[in-house]
Amino acid sequence: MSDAADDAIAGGDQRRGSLALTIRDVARLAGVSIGTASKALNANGRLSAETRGRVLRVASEIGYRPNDLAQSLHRARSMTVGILSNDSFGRFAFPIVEALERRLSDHGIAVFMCNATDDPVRERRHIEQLLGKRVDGLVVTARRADKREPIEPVARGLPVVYVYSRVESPDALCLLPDDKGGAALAVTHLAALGRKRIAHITGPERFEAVRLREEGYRDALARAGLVAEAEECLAGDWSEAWGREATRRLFKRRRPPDALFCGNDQIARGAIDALRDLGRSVPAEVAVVGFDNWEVMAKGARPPLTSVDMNLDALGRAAGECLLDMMSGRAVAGVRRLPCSLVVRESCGAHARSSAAGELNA
Amino acid sequence: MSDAADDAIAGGDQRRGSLALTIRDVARLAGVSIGTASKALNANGRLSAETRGRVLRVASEIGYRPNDLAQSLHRARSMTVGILSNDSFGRFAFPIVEALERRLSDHGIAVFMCNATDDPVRERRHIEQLLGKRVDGLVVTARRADKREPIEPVARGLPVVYVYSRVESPDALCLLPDDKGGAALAVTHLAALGRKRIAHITGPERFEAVRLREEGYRDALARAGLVAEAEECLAGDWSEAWGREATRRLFKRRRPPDALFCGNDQIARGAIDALRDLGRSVPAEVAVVGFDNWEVMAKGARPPLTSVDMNLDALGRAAGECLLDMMSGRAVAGVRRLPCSLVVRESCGAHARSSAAGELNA
DNA sequence: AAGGATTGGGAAAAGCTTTTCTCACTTCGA
DNA sequence: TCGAAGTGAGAAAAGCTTTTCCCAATCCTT
Repeated sequence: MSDAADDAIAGGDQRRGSLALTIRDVARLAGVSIGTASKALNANGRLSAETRGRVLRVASEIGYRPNDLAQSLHRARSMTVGILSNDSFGRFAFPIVEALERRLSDHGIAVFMCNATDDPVRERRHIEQLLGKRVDGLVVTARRADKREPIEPVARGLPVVYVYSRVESPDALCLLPDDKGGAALAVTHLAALGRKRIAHITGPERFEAVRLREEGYRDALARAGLVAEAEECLAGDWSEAWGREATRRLFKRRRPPDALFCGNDQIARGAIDALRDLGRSVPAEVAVVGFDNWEVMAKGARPPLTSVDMNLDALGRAAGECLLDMMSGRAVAGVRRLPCSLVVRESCGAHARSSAAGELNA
Repeated sequence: MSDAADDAIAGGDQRRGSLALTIRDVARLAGVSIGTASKALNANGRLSAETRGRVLRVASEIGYRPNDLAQSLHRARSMTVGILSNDSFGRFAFPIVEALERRLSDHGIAVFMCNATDDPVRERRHIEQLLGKRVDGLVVTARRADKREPIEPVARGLPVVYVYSRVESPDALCLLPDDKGGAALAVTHLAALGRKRIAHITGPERFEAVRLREEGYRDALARAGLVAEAEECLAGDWSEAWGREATRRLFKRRRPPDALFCGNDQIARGAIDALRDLGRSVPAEVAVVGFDNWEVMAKGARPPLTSVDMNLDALGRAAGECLLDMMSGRAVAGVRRLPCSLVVRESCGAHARSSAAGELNA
């Protein structure tokens, strides 16, 4: 640090307890007024090159950094947004939030993280706090949305994006993965590989995602001309145990399936384990496809699991994009479903030509 | 909303584009000066009960909320902290961050989330941004700390807590799980159950955690008098595949182990799968204990996996506590290691009396 | 009833920037 | 050489709170 910096700290307004340097310090050290210093720093007004240079030099020497609080107060834009989650930012919310944060931080926007964990009181408190901090926008994400939560009664005019979460209000913007399309992708792929009897093992029916994936499954079967002989759908919970159980059940029947499309990767893993126990080889006898493309799960399976990827990061990026749009005044609303992809590994029996990059887009 | 609120919005300073109500609005509607309104809202000065009541009533009617930006500017305390992560807030950072956020939000402190993903440029930018926002503190968390990152050259006097991450500087505060103790906990437990030949399958040696857990393993063996006959330590990577591979290797030998202590839950899962393939029953013939207590992994295993829990939420809470301490002026420094617990399930062969709540503390 | 004490409320500054307006000084042309 | 045009920099207000200081009015005491 230079002498100037020491001066700025030692001399001058010693009384001010704050350790942060202000534009006053810059101005004083550069021998100009505060307004002039501001203009120099913001490349704004009409200044001589010499003055501008001097101010900038001083500023960088003492490591001056403008106080965002004051700037925000002045501009009535805080350059912050809040993210409200219930998932405890778990496996699903997180990739979204991460992509979102990245997108926004590229625009100089910082992100407040708030975790309400399904406690309405905490949620309310968080919203109050965010409003107090004058956030420029709000993102709401939820756990694997079972039932849609009511829209927040937030201040009018505040941009809100719901991502991986759904509300009824027609003027709200909801960003969701295309569960139906993702399921169809998987089933169509299996059918194209010659599988005839494709069963579906999935999670609790109360999840909208479960219902949509089931729809996609049925549609794709119909389109492949497989309905009559194949349709078979078992709903349970999201666990490996259920995957094993359901598989055992299916293979007790007279005509067991030659492919399993599972509602998530844990179920798929359970299914693969059960098939191994039953002496059925995967993928030769039975092909298996999962959902979520949860890497540790999918890659750890034997054989590695083909799975539908919800492209959560794309969802997060899109949320960021929409929020930026709304913040700059454009109105966006409605429900948007973003495409899933299929990540092909070995469990489905496709010749994994490019096993690493083998992605089919919806 | 009441008439007063409509007045506040429709009448008065219409020119001001901002939609947020200010203390001016409250004052005007209550027929008092701004200062008086402030005093009423903060229960501060000497006011008649009647005036105070009137101001409060108006404020609540129009839904007034003080502008934290202005408050922060005035108080020179922003009531915000930044969390910097490299883990992409993955599986490890997240429980910590969540507990931390909860702890701090109870004190009215909001949390900026910044993800640097090991990019030093992004990290620097984030720090700059946080300093601009005048955060009152900083928390740094890292991925499963392989090598310790250098300390940040942050503004002097800004409280910083490193959690699940380690730096060399002696006046830094680092909060870490007690890997060594956790490992000892597992091994001691196995020894107490009568296992004699306990092998250790673990991750890459470059991780400090790997070295510490190995130390704990050796110490516990020594304390149990098992050194000569048992010591066996295989380092590989953190995957299920490695768990399977290492297990196969161990069971090709003349005298295979009767227990496996694994460096994480994925390795443990691989080990269990390999044992099943080899026809060795778990836990009857071989006991298995993992590390991390990653619920989906541990509960999905067959049998459910006994595992060491790093109590990441306690770590997060402690980080919050320390940060609050530092923010209120107390100096804290040094490396603190918080105890792990052992979560007993079935894979270790303990009579799982209370299988759900069976926790041994370090 | 008059002086002092108390009470209730207002005015203003401070906290840090940005921006607009104004002013003094230079330069150029006539 | 004088007036006009132009250039560079400062003063001040605004943005929203909080807090200190002060003043006017009321009350009590003697």
